[in-house]
Amino acid sequence: MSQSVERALRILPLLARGPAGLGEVAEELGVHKSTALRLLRTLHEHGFAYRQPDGRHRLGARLFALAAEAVESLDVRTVAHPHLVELNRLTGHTVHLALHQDDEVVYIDKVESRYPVRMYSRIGRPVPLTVAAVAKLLVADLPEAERRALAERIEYPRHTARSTPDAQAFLRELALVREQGWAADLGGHEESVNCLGAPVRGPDGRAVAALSVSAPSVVVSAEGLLELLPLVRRTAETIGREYSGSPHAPHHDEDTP
Amino acid sequence: MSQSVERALRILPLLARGPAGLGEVAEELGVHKSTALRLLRTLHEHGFAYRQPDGRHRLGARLFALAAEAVESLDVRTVAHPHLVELNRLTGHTVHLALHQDDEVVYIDKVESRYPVRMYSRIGRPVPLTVAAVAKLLVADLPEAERRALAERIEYPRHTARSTPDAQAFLRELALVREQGWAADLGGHEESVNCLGAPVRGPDGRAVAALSVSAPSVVVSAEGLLELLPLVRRTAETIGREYSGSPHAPHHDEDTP
DNA sequence: TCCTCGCGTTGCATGTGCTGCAACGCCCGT
DNA sequence: ACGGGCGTTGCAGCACATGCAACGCGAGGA
Repeated sequence: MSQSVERALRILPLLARGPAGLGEVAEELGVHKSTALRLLRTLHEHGFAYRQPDGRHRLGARLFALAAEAVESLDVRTVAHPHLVELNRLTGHTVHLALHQDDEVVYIDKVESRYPVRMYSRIGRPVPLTVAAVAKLLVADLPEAERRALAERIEYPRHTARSTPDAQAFLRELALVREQGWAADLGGHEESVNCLGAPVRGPDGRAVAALSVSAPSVVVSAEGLLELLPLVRRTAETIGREYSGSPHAPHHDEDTP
Repeated sequence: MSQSVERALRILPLLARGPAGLGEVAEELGVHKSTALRLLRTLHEHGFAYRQPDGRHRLGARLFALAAEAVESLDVRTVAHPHLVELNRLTGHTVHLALHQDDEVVYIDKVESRYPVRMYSRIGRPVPLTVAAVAKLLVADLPEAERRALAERIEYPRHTARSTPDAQAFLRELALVREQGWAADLGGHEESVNCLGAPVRGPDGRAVAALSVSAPSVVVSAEGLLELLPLVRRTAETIGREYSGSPHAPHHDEDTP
């Protein structure tokens, strides 16, 4: 829609991969160096890019700050976090919290067993829609029409032999998930990893988020993991209740103070 | 430099504060609604903004993903993290890792005592240059000229009675920090919080990062905290050594695969 | 039920601001 | 000393972003 903005935005993922010189950027964008320079300068002025001592460009701190601020303002996360930690403490497994945006499902929080803070690693990355437990939960909760449309639109990569193969199977799976109120991913994403998830419901009964526990099958069998179901569901419900009857500050979106 | 890009970038922090409607965005930017619409669309196409079911706009997942990717590619962080966790385990205090960018010093990692993952809260936010231990360390390491220029350029907010008051005092403090090879912030940022930091040095001896432990004075006295100095310095040195003699993959910046 | 208001959306003419070019300065390697 | 690579600047032309005005739509009120 907007050429220059488009180009500027294309620079960001490029820099995310590692520092890059002006020439590289220009070539990658297919524009003249001077153009790239001006775009980078604009990014720079706003703190989205940063010029290393050696002259190469990196992503700037502003981006981290923004991402952090945005993630915080997703208030489900705030409410949920302590419960995720508790769930992690009780089970010892990795715990995820995910959200639905556009055609994507994204992790917005993660508590890992051994190194708790490694969470950054995946946060923000889209999760495979067709296999992940949290994704199935969130998609299953969409209105019929949207769900169908989405199912037709997306692709069905075969991560493993157990991955959902096509739209039809996916819709069947979603129906099941809807009915039972929880979801599992038994080796559908990575052969030897099982997940178990439950939806976090808002005041109107719609799923605002979903959480899951994941464990490699060498640690717990699928059956063993399923024993956690009551705990997982209870946790999700608790979060939902707390989120709905929020006696906290709702947002912070006053306009004119 | 580039008007439309500039406007687009101004939208992002705006959305970070919470969801906003088209009108709001347009007014805030001082542009016509249609203009704002097109900018938002461009942001949307690239996943930087996202349209909520209710029509209001939020920051999109792409931003989180980028920030995560970028933070990961800061390889000091990767090397340092386990050591930060260990330092946290040994001391029980909050541990920070910070980096210098432009005129800012930014936290890029944080391990908090009780809820390890609350780290997100501050990561990316610029730290007060004149008081924080990590900031003093990083600035102290700059070449003389730059250090002076910086000292003249920045402001000296009085967070507490102990905050560094002016450029002169700051430069004195920096000289001290340079000489002793470590830095402290005794109530300079928040009255009752003390910090103790040490520089992480790269292969060329220059500080590539700095780490610090922070503790409220009600938990440990300033003297008590200073007893941790050997441990803190040793940790910083270990990280520096590991970072310098990196037998790891250096970056991942191949261009044409 | 109909009217009205607010909000997001679209097509179009205008001129602004972005673009690419070419030339320059600078640093580094040979 | 010289050449090549890289970032930078001024400039002229025109693409492209902009603002305007008109439309569609849904919500709320009479």
